[in-house]
Amino acid sequence: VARGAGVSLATASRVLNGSTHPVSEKTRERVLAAARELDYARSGLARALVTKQSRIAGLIVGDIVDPYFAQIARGFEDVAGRAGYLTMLCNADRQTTRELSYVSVLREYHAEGVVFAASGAIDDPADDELRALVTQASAGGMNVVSVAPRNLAGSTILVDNRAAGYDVVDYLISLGHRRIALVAGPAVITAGERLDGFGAALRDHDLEPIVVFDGDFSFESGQEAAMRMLAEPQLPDGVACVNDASATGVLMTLRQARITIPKQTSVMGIGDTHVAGYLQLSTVNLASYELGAAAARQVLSGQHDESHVILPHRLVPRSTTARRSIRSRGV
Amino acid sequence: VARGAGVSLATASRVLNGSTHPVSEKTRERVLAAARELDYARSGLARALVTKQSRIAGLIVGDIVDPYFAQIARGFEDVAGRAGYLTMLCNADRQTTRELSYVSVLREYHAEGVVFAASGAIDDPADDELRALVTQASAGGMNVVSVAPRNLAGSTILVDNRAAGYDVVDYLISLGHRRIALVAGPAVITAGERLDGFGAALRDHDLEPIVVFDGDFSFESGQEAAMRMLAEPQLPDGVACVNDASATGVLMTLRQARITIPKQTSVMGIGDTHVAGYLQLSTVNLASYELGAAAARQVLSGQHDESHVILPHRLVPRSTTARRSIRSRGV
DNA sequence: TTGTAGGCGTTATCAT
DNA sequence: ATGATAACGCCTACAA
Repeated sequence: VARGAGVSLATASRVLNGSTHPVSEKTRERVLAAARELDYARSGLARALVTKQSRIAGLIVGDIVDPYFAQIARGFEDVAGRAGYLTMLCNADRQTTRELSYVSVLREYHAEGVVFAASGAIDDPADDELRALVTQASAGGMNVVSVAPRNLAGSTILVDNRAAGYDVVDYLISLGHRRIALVAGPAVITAGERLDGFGAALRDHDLEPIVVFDGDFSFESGQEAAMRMLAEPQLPDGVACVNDASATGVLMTLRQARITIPKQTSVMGIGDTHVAGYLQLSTVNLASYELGAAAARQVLSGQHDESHVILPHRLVPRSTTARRSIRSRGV
Repeated sequence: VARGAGVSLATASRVLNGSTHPVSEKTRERVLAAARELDYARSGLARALVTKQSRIAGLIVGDIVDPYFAQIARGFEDVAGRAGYLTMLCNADRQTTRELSYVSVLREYHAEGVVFAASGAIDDPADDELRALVTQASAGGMNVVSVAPRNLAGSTILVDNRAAGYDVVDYLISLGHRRIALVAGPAVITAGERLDGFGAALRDHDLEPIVVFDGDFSFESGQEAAMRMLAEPQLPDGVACVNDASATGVLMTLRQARITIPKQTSVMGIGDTHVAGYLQLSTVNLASYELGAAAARQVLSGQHDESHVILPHRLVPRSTTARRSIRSRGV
């Protein structure tokens, strides 16, 4: 390329990249000029092929539209991008088979790392296959890190979902609430852990949930749960939801039914996504941005260790929770 | 690779990819077996190098956390991913210089296409430089498509932001509102166009905005605007915001100040992001998912045309707007 | 300081 | 039906 332009040859390589190899000012100038002339762009592909450093990293999320994943993605891309890495965005939609194919493609492109941001499904038949593939990929030099509970090779950077759940219900109880309803999530590990946490806090106070509604992390499932609550003769004192979106669903539909939150019942979510801030929803902050950023740092480090770190979470009390007062029961 | 394993040579290539070239069952078996043995993974990089088809596409957004961009990303990745393409996520944060470097990197990786999802800044000094680089990249075979107003080479897939703005205010007026306040956005083209639309609708009815507040697309800027409104002796009949987040800001702080929406004043946003649905915010749907999907199709098509298509938008009246009634003026 | 040569993993062309 | 061989664009010794 630049060889024909200038007069020198593959020495051009030395100047076009930061080689420590000595090169005279003159030739450097000539090469640079020629490169500009032909608007030369070096090929990351070819370079990757020979250096074994693709500077490509994959990020597999459930759904980038979910603010939780978006935050992780943002954190990840911020540090990866700054380091000159390209991040491959993959929406797996909670389907392990899709993750499977993404990992394959990532491997074809010699991605230096993959991070799994989505929680694993409970009792997933394809899980063994994924685990095998990931182990293989890992052995092949790919740095794999999970930022959600998965049974995969590689390091993990997690948040204590069970403790987060515990804190929610514990807080509700500390507010004087006793009749607590739970809104569950889909059949993925994180949702299960949060629900476990809810239950553990309840048990520690010799309580039981008055009811646990099905859910799937969606706003709509929150709405539905709220509908069910409204059909009962008596409202719960407080309702703990596995995530902010579903909490928003119950919050909005309860309000729509003229229930005063938090006066009549307290509502909490988990995640501290933007909406939570908008709605003044009490929740627990899960450091999702930091999860992504830390994952990127781990990938960039090149360390193939099996490290496991837990990032702190933090209860964020806002305006959808209040101390229990003497209040009218029932709708 | 598989050559040493089996006994044949680069004929292995023919079986490892869907070659039309005939190959006997026997050898095919042998190659496949050997490949499995060494858990062979073909190299997309090397393939890209020779075929000139990287199957890599770049998506440059402002901020993936913004639901508007997240939707676009989702649409894009859905179709690109299905077609076996890898999508490179780039957060430019409204900084043209960052877009610049992303385009460079994308070029290094022989990305087959780039899509610019973020609107261009008004009077951006780095714009010329970007335009030059993009033209160069385009000439170099990269398919560039913009899904927001930019002065770049390549095709565009847009939504009529001005019309969207027009529709908002027109709807407000049709509801009987006359004293209309506007919340502006940052110095980017889309925000300007939407504001223009607001103004045009007003003018068409011989009206003027009673006030236009500064803003930057953020929830906080909406809050601030609402604060200002509350400081005035009289509230507007309706307020039109350039996007949902800022509309949410005014909605929530007005409500917090015990203003009944939509009874006392109507509030509208633009975008129809998830929050809008949650809050029953009246807005206009911008088909952002489809924007991303269409962009991906354009990139995959390989067509290097300078096509320009406009996707339809749609007014979505919800519960933050109502016909003007005889109501108490002033706070 | 600069040039030569080999190879990274593929595909494509041409023989066999 | 299968085997050589030449690129693709780059890096890295090693030689000059």
